[in-house]
Amino acid sequence: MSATRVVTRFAPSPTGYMHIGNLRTALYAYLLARHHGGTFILRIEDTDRQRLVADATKVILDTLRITGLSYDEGPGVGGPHGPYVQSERLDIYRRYALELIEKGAAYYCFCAKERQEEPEPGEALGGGYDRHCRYLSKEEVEARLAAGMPYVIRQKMPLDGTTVFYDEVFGEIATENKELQDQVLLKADGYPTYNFCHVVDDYLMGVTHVLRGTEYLTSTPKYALLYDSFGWPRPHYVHLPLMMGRNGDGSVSKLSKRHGSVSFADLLADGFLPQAILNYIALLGWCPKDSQTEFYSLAELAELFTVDGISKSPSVFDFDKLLWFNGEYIRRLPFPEFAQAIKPFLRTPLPDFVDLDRALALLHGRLDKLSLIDEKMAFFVQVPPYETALFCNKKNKVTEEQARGYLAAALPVLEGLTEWEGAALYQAMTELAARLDCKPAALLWCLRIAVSGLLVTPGGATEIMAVIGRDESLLRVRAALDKLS
RNA sequence: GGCCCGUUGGUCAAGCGGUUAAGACACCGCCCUUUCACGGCGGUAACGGGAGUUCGAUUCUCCCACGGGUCACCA
Repeated sequence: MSATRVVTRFAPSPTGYMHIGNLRTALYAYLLARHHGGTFILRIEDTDRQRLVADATKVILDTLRITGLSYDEGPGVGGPHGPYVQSERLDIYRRYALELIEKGAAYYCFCAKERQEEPEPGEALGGGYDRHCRYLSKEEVEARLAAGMPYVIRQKMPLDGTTVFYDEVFGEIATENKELQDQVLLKADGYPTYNFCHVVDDYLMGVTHVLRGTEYLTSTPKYALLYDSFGWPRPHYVHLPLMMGRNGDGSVSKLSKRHGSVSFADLLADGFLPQAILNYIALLGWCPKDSQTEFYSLAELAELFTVDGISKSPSVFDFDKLLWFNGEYIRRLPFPEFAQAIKPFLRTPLPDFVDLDRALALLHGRLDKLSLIDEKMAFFVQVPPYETALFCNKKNKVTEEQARGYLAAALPVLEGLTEWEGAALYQAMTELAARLDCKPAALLWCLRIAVSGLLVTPGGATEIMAVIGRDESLLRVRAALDKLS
């Protein structure tokens, strides 16, 4: 497919849950690598010791396993460029940071952290760090190091000129170097910043294509400069349009925790299928050549995936559409798999008279989310309280009076049935309708209300009766007759 | 606020100088039907504004407006 080797990586921070935007980045990186027969790497970026969350790495691994985004190198599977966890590579970063100082592309900074504080919300930025230590003499630096003063290492940005880089999605982007701050590469605690270690790792691990959200677009010149300083070839940059969420006030912003259930785990718990989620987010920011919308496998997606199908503009996450995809995928599931998948969501114990498989078969085609199963199943367990007015049906011109008549006529027929099964029930009832000289639909309508207590049900009267069985059905019809008297 | 990026129906989006401006979700209608759903058919709905370039701009350029992102010893 491509003459050049393609190596991509997914490099999340174990700082909480796997967000859906993050998952999409992983998906695209995976697809690009697979499309070209390349390598997909997983790297854990745990250099922020404050934000570290205990089980977050497990969440990441679980997510990749569940979604089938298998990686060729990374924690657990190893590879030629390990370790793949940044906290285990500290000596490497220090070595390269020192190399940069030697090359005159970085410098020690002994200034207090307060010298460059985050600007107050709403306040215009003053200008950041004033580069005080950039101009320290070699002797001053030596003296302070010898005195054991704490320090950070900063990148020395060009003071004038322009840095240009090429992005595969956005094209050429030029930045005035005077806009770039002397960012910290190595923190006082000895850990590197993302700004530094991701560059070192990407180079060392042979990453050829860097995929990430556009929130990194404005800082990419700094990374490109880092590559240049080392004399390394820059990777291909592929910046992905952001996934947006709607805020309470109707505005949109970067999808994050405040928009509700947008973590992969939350979606699973809410009854979404992994493949449906993947299918939906694949299309948020990317479109295949022929605008195909449904994909049957990751392999099929990988075959179609190309960078030129990635869009530039941010997209709003639409739960309704995800829901539709989910329904599609649920319906597509072979019944045994559906029955298996629905299990964890069946929380209400079912009475003996309910034939579970038959009930599930009825529900299979009518669920958008697995978590809806209990709610849809409830009337099988127990008839909800209902008004006799439910029996009235305009289209079939049924009155309560007629309903009583129909049910009274149906009861003995049902009681006399030897075979309690859908087709037999249906046949018996249509025959009865002919005898009563009424439309089958009218009779079946009344029967359906009687055995369900609901206006809208999954399946018709005879199907429901087949599910709940003879005794319960007769019980419900008699109860309905009482109600109507 | 500076800088960067974006702007096709409510949403996701195709389009890459000449089209009746695709398709999907949602919505509406009809059909199918043992209610609903599924399925089938059909419908409503879009190129932010203004200048250029051109025989011709949704497509190219510029300006404006709007939206978003970013300015950390977070990633």
